[in-house]
Amino acid sequence: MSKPTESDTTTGLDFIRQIIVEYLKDAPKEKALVTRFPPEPNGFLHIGHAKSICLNFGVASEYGGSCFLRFDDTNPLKEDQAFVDAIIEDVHWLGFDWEDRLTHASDYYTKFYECAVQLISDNKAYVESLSADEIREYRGTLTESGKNSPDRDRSVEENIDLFARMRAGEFAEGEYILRAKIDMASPNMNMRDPTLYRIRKITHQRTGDEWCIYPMYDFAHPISDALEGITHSLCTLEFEDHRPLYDWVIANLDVPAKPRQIEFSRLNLAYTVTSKRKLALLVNDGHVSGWDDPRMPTIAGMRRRGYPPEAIRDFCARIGITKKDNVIQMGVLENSVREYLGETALRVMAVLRPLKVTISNWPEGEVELMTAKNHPNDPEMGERKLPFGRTLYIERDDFMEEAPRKFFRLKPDGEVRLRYGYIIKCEEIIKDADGNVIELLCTYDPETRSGGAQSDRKVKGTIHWVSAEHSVSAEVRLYDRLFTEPSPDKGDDFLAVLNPASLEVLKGCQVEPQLANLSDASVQFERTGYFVTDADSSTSNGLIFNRVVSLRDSWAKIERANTQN
RNA sequence: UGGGGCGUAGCCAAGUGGUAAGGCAUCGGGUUUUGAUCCCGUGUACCGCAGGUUCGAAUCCUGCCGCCCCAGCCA
Repeated sequence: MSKPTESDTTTGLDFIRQIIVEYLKDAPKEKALVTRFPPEPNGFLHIGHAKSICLNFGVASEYGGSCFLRFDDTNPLKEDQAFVDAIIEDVHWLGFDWEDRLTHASDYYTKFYECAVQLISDNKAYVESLSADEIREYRGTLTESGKNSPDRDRSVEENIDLFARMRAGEFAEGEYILRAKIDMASPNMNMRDPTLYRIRKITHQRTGDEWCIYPMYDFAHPISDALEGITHSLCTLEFEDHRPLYDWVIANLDVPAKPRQIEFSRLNLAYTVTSKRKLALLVNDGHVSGWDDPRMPTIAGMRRRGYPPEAIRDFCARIGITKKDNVIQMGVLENSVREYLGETALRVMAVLRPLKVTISNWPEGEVELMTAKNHPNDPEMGERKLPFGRTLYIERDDFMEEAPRKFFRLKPDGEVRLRYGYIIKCEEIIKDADGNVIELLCTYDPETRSGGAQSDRKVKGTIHWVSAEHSVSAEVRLYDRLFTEPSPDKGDDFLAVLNPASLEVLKGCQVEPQLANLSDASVQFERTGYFVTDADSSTSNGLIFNRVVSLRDSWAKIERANTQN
């Protein structure tokens, strides 16, 4: 994060912060910055919204300003209180506070109505009776200008009357709309007498049946901004063409402020989609378990997946703010997650694909307690005791009967260090009738107890383990990218490139005992990755973990190189 | 044959006329009882292309090329 207020330079800041610094240069007190994050409650927030939230709330706090959380609820057809609740939870969880600045566009419905009447009175808006199809025809095309509607010259008195009757519910949906009178020949389609109000005989989630006419975004948004004293109205690039209309509304109305709209490019994440429509389709068609499925790029999904809010904020700070089209690689997000969790997550041991190991020279029934650090680089996080016995589980991948060069784990007649335990040697392999390895018979070297006399005896590898007698069984869910293509939006059917292997469920995993009662914080399964207990985890379902993200794995690279040669 | 934007290394991104920051990724190496972390090192970026102005241009001018957005009574 930058530390701008006392700096008189704009070097290194993104272009929006540069504009703000310039704006604040003289009389910063009088011109105090005000921003807003204006979601429409028609779906869950996703990583792209996180970028906007971090920008709007971030910039406000950096420059001593304030930020509104405003629900842009102008279309009751698509909106729902459940989404409002989810959005509030998500923004809060991300770490931002709007104090008393939680508003709704619907708070201003009366004001919008008065503004519309003002425009009509000023002969700058008129009631249209053409059908939607006719309006489309009259609008012209990208290359041909439109033509004026026959209703454009309706008298002010008649417009006033008609609009009042629209509001009174005298007409059916689609019978009339209110349009701004601007310029049907404008090369900017948004200026060809845009719709200001339409009739919708639907109950609104907040205003009930008080209204049957609802304002369009282009009308409601600039007025809402002005009423809240927004100084910088930050939005994404697709609204750039709307700015002349935004300015027109402000200029032609008697409103208390003149906000400035600035556009930046929206976030695209590789191998995922960030469009509420498409995310809703994934949910509604059952391709995922819900808006909070851990594979979803929604804030709720990432929360359930175990991404810490700090990591998401760090990610948003790293990707920057520009007007360029961009596709951010997943690795950047994962790096932010690993970086935060690497410092903060408790280390524990868990075996995902258990292979039984019997220590043949270990006394039957004897249990020793080994001391393990909760974090290798942070002594303040303390230690814990791990039971070690005759029968253990190790990771199936940590044994290879025919090991390639540079395989530093267990192999026939080979030695390996058990993390925080003893060095063991593989003496015998037990197989089932099909030739699958089902158990290893090993011996341990009593001198090599972790912390003991010969504990610094070097062996190539160290692997994790759990005591079979003490470990707890768990389900582990491994996640992969939801799509197989870097840009699922590119083709004509994004559902066709869904990754069929985006979820892998592992049952019968064996985890160290203390994991049975874990908080909701993510932990590191040593050598495997970061994990968090899933919401499905309960006494009846048993223990369930989500893999947040794997650890970086340079062995995987070596393996890949080996198989390619 | 309309309008609005954008083009700096694989992906992001500084740079605002003085001779190309940083991050992620990659590839080497060191430390390590996590093949993790950490630490070092690693890039010929024709600064979209072509001209021009200038002692000097990624930065200014001109022309081209490429990509994105706009014809909802969605936001």
